[in-house]
Amino acid sequence: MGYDFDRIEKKWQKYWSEHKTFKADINHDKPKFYVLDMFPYPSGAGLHVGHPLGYIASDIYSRFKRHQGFNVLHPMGYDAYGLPAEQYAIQTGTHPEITTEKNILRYREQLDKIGFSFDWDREVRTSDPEYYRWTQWTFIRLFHSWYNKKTDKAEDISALITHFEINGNAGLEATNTCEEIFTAEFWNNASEKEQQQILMHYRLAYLSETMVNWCPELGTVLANDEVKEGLSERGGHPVEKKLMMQWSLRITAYAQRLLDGLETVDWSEPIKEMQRNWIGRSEGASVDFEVWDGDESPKVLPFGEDLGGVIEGTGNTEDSNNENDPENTPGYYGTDKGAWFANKDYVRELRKNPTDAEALLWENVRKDRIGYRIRRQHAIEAYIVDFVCLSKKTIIELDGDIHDYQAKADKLRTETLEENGYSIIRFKNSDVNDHLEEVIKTIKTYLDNKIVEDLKVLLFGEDLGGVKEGTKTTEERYKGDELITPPHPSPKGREQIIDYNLNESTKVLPFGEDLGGVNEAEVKTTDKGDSFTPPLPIAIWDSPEGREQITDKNLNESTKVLPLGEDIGGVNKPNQQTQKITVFTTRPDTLFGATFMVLAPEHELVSQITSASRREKVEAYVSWAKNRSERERMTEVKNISGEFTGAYGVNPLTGGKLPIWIADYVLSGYGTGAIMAVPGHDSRDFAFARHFDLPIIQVVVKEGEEPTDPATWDDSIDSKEGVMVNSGFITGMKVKEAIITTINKIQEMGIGYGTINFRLHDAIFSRQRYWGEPFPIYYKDGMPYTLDESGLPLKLPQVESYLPTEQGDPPLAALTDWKTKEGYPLETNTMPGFAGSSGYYLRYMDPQNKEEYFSAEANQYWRNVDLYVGGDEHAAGHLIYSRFWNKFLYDLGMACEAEPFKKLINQGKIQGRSSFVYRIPGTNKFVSHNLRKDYDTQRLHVDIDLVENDVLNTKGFKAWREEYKNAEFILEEGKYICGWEVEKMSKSKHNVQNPDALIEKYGADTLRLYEMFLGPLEQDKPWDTNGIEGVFRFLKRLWRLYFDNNDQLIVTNENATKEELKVLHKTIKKIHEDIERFSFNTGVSAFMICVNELMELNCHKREILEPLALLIEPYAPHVAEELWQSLGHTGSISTVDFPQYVEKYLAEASFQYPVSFNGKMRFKLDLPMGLTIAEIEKAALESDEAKKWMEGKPVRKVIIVPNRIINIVI
RNA sequence: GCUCGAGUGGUGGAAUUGGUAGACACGUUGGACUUAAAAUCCAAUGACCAUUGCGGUCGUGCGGGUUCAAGUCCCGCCUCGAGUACCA
Repeated sequence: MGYDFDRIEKKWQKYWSEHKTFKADINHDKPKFYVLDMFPYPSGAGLHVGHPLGYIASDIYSRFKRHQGFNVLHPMGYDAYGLPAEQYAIQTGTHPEITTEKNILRYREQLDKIGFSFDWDREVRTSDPEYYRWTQWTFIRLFHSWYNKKTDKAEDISALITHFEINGNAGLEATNTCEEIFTAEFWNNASEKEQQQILMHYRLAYLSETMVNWCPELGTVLANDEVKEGLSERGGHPVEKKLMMQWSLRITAYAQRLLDGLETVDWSEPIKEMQRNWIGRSEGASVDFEVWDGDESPKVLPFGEDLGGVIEGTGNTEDSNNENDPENTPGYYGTDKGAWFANKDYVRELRKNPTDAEALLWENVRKDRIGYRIRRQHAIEAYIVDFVCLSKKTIIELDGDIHDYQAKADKLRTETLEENGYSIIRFKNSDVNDHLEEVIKTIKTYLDNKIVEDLKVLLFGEDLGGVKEGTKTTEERYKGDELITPPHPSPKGREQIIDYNLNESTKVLPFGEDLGGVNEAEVKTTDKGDSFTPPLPIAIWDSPEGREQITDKNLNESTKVLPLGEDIGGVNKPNQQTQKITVFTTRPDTLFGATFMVLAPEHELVSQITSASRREKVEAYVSWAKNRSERERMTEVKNISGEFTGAYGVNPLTGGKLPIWIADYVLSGYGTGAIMAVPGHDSRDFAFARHFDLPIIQVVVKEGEEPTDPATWDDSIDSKEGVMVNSGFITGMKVKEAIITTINKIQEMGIGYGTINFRLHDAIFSRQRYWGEPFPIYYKDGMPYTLDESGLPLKLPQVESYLPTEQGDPPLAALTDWKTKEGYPLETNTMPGFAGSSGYYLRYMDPQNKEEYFSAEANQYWRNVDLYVGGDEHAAGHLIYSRFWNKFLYDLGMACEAEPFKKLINQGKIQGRSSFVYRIPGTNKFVSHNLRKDYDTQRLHVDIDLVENDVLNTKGFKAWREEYKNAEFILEEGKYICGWEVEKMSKSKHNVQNPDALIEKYGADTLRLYEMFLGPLEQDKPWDTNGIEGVFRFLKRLWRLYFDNNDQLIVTNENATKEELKVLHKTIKKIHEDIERFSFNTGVSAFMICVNELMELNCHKREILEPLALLIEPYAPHVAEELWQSLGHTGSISTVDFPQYVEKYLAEASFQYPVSFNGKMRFKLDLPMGLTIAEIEKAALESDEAKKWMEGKPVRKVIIVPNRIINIVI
């Protein structure tokens, strides 16, 4: 009979099941160990050999830990919601639950056959109402939570409401999408619905209209990680971007913690790296660029350039190319042609020679440095003055030589300003440069002594000329549906001032200056100070997901969050007096190299800034871009496209005018959807600039090199490291220093701030599907409310059809009674696949608990997963979502560990090994692999079950398919040899290896050993059945150490020899080490070596074989149990102490030294242990072999590593 | 493009800290047992040269380097795989 695996395995599987051998209960006397497999989606195809690979590894580890005295939690369950069952339901009408149940039974049957030590009493299924009630429960908690950045954790929404009641949303640091600042008064007077709308911007589970991945084929929205290369992960269907009302989880609130947590877990570096990439943290700056308020202004003035000659940047646009056309050319700044011509030379001059004096002075007087608040480049009446102290009505002007010929104009200006109560003090540039301290002293003294009669302080937006522009526009803003359109192309009062002023002086701003005190914070203060309460609906602005601000001001994003059924209703964005474009850049140091700007076609400002003459083209481009599928956009990345809007931005540091383009290489979903283009140092910007003939400036050089002419470049210049050139106040600095300096500068200027941007988006949480968890949400007055927790679970109802309704709503929408008791409609979307899998490891700790998710006691005991095994396909999805889920529950005080999975092992994929036959086309003749070159053949996949060791079973092949019934074969040496190749395992390639067939032939223990023997666990490897015989042979040999050919136990009680003990303990040591480091393949080798050596020693001694049975139990549990019982033990072997390695048995009397000459091994020398180095050297040099190799040459050096090597250098 | 990983016999792979490259297994070849087959056991098996015997040369993707000594460390490439992709 011999090794009868079939009998043994069935016997022990039954025993384990009946005795609940692997049931784990809280036991405070034992240390816990939690081993978890990523639970499977039970597909209709059942398991193939790739699936159990990780389960076998984790099972070995679990069993090993039990032998070491740990209380091991090793559960298994099913991720039962999934698209395939629902697709099947749509096709056949079979309820997905039935399909799923059937598949689970099949999975269970297959799993049982492999002999896993799961505690099946803890099985969970995500589709079980008793399970998903806790998924729903968590969702309710998320809905009622917000993220407090001050405490850096999620908190109950009630605390937020209290804050609103007392302070409005001022002084709050919360992750949110609420753009508006509101007062307590406003909050307290708001209706419930209005309050709910506001709260929606703070909830961790929220409803919003966002750009989603819509898959028409699947009829549902998908999360980012469910889309691969523009196609759905399941099914490979095209995905498009669509604006839809969706539930999302505010996972972005946790971005930094998710990133930081990676440092505390023991995961493979590639997976951590993938998560880091997915979270995508980049440090940089948010910078505001004002929009140049003038139509059709063609001048591009990057730093250092002048206006002469060819008009740059718009070479491809006809209407700006003709300077001689009086209709076109002078229209630069809107209305006043004369002013432009009068000033243009002056402007050119100024741009060529920016003064440093102003910057220098500013450095010394800015903020309150001299005891007075000084502002610079401030708009006073129609003029921009260099510096002003508003409280003292004092203007400080700097005049270089350059100004001198402007004396007349300045005189006029002086008069105008003085009429308004201002006094002006003037300094020469040279005064500032040479006698700075004196200048400052003079200013201070002047201010100290000046008495201002009217102490009215001019707030920004006010001027002295009567009309309070800023306030007016604020009122207009909320007047109603209609905006009052001013006659001037620029709709905003403040910009008119700037505009006028530019006409007047067209001043080039020195470095570090801005165009006139645009200061967001002050504007807001003004609004608040007026205690002006805008009528509702207020505009609430959604920031792009993933955007994280260091400072809590500024949120100027595009997507509106609106409750269902609500419309935007003509609300206009507040604070638009200044049209500005905010960009995110990781390289603020290259600001001086920015020569144009690009907006995403979807950017909200596009329609507002586009000039009349460009409108048609721009609109055509926007609609073209909108109608492209994601996939098209991605595959056509190399094609450069874009359109000039006709508008210009102002470089805040150089004052240079940057043409604003739209192009789809700028993504609306990242950063602010707008960029400053630095073609000199960004390859995409470079390509774009070349394509549209836009200027390129070099601002970084490698240290020690000289700048070169960008016209000669083939690509942008790498600028990660180097020294700044052409960059004003940062010229000469190294990149790192320049970044910091620039951020400080723009922060001072109030036009930006250092910030961190995350690529991570909030997780879109609704699916327009039937087969998923229903949301515990109902709608009242169009706003979502959560069901009472006592009403959970909200069970998934039966439906007639699994298809969307005719209106395109989810299947649940077809139900007329999908309502609460009170008659409120319930949410008709369902939750996505990752909902149920995000917290299942916690439920396993206490799976039967009817009162709560899991008890505190269970959580305190089991804590988190010590070893998590699964595929790396979940790196960006499940592993992020469940970490988020856990951190949220951690914030609630429920989960006691901040990270759910301490150690993660990713098993590699098992690829298929396809076999091929070679047919002569048009015939039914098949040529053996090595003869195929002599024929013209076509390669066809053949079922791997018909092939053994690459030899085709020709009879089987003929029977395989009707068309091959009369196949003829051209054989080599009497055999038909098949070709082979490693491919993905798939039905169509006929290379799927089903474990059941192997278990039937060789048994589960062989399968377990062989899957491990195949290669390193974490590596991808092809499945090849050829080697399985060797493992099977090994088990049969093992058996024969214990039994003779007549099945008689031949184990003796004789004392083991030194040799035998050495073999055993060598193996104990090796197995122990290999399991600890998850090197299961070398473990199997060690067993083989052990058995081979014991065979050779003809050892049948209990002293050796009893520990050996224990040792192999984790790998081959069935045979181990059987041997253990045969040796006279009762009960399971599974918790018996693991054999201990005893070092003394490995002690050797001698060591065989490899002796090398100049590093090349030449011969071996057996020397006793314990010799001194000198003795070893002497013995080595005096040996006959050594003399032969030395050939009488002198020995230069001898290296001896005791018990390792002898190397003789000659 | 970027990030990560990997390249070792005919095949899967081993070499854990720089110290005998190719453990273990498959396959192949030869042999034993058998009427025969299966099963089992024994031997050989990196390539090349030599072979009467002793033996020798080369060899871990390629090219350099460090070292007494490199599959292992460093520099520069090549190829394959995975992830990600106009992410500013």
